Amino acid sequence: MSLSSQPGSSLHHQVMDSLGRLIASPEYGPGATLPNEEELCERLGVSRTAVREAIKALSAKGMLEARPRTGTRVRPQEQWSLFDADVLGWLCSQGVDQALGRHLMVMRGILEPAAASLAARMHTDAQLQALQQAFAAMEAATSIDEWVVADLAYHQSILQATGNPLLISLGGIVASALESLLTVNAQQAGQFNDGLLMHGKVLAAIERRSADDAQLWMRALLADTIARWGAPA
Amino acid sequence: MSLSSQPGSSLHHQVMDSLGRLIASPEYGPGATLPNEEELCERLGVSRTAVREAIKALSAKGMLEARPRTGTRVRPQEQWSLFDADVLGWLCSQGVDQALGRHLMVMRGILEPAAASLAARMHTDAQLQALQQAFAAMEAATSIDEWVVADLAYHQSILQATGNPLLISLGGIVASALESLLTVNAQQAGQFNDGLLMHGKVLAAIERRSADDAQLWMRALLADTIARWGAPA
DNA sequence: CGTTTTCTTTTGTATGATGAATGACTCTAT
DNA sequence: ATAGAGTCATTCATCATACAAAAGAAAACG
Repeated sequence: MSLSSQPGSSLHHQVMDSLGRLIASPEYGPGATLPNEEELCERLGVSRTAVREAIKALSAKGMLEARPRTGTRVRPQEQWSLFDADVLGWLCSQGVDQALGRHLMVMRGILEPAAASLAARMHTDAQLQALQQAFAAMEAATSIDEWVVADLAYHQSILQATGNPLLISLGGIVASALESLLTVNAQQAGQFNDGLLMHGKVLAAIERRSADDAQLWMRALLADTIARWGAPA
Repeated sequence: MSLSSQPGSSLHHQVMDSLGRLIASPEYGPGATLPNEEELCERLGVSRTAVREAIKALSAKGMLEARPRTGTRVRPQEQWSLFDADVLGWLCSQGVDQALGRHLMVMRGILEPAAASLAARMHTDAQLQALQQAFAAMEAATSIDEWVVADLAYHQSILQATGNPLLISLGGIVASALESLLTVNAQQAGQFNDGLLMHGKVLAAIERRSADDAQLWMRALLADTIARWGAPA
């Protein structure tokens, strides 16, 4: 329980991050009660103000519930804002819960093919252009880092092309959470652009507004991705 | 900008609710800056502590960003935690943005058939039992209110049966947001259980673990739902 | 005119005091 | 001994105040 003191920025933000990470860790099961404010202040070496604001932020994310006399307790996970970037980050950062990765991949398998189908039907010229540009960046990638960045941009562009802000937000969160889980596993370089072919197929289908093809190729792409890191299905 | 003082509970929670509703309203576009803390205190008649904690909570939901000297400004909507129950509630509560309803329905159209398919494959005995019970409650419903409650429970049971906590959380949020939008539209009673047949079909498909049938019937069910309130597609 | 310095506004952090809620305890009466 | 009522202590909630730090704006300076 120490402040990560990095650049997160403000103090209460650092406290929130520390506590968030702590709460998401397996040692703090649901229903566990946090130390009282005074003790948290001592342990973290900050004022009650900072601790309090951090607790308010975590409460806003559904992770905590504070009551007088009873103390501040961890709420059951099903009530957390699981699709909050911070919450998902804390869950992913530590012990790579194998189950979480599987569940995320299932979500992606649901969302992205549907998004590709929608994008094929709904995209505007500008959105298509952005997608083509992202694909070009993938083709041009020479390092693993470049490829990861371009890959994220590609998938994000497809989401954008659906025109559905909910889908854009959600897909982006799921994808980046998965990305953060995968980079830990340090996949091999060298053949990193094997999937380029299928990315091109999806793009082509979207270009000709073929919703079904876009969906099918996206499914194939994801299946390939799963196969590439050990099929935890 | 007045406190709803009702039940929300704690003061900062009420302030958060007031500000959240305000920020979500169309008059506060992205980039707009809030009045400074002192003025907010005056207007709301509370101490700086309460205002600050409310702002911290809203920042945690991605809606605000506070900086010294610059003030506290509203972040662009795409950075909000759209799948937070509060945020979605604030968006739904006011001017029933027609677009939001459409986007939510699209999400539901993506999630629920996939959930039905998964549920057919993954459900346990206990989960199936809960689903059967929920269906029985729908059959027994005699008032519109009873039926809405039972319907929500039915769909929630299907989500539970997928065993995917992410899907459970997400589907639940989307469904309840839609429900809150629909109840405003006060759909007709009388024929409220026309959809019972299809609910039964989905259940039957899940019972015999037929993933494809479950998915197809769920699609039909949702199409019927859309048709019933004016097909905003 | 461009650069640097100073200033001023706004949020960030700390501290102390008081209020309110509520579980735990005690004390009584039966 | 037990049930109930009343008291108490602990913890969070709220308020008020003071000072620090950041960052744009304005002024001073070369």
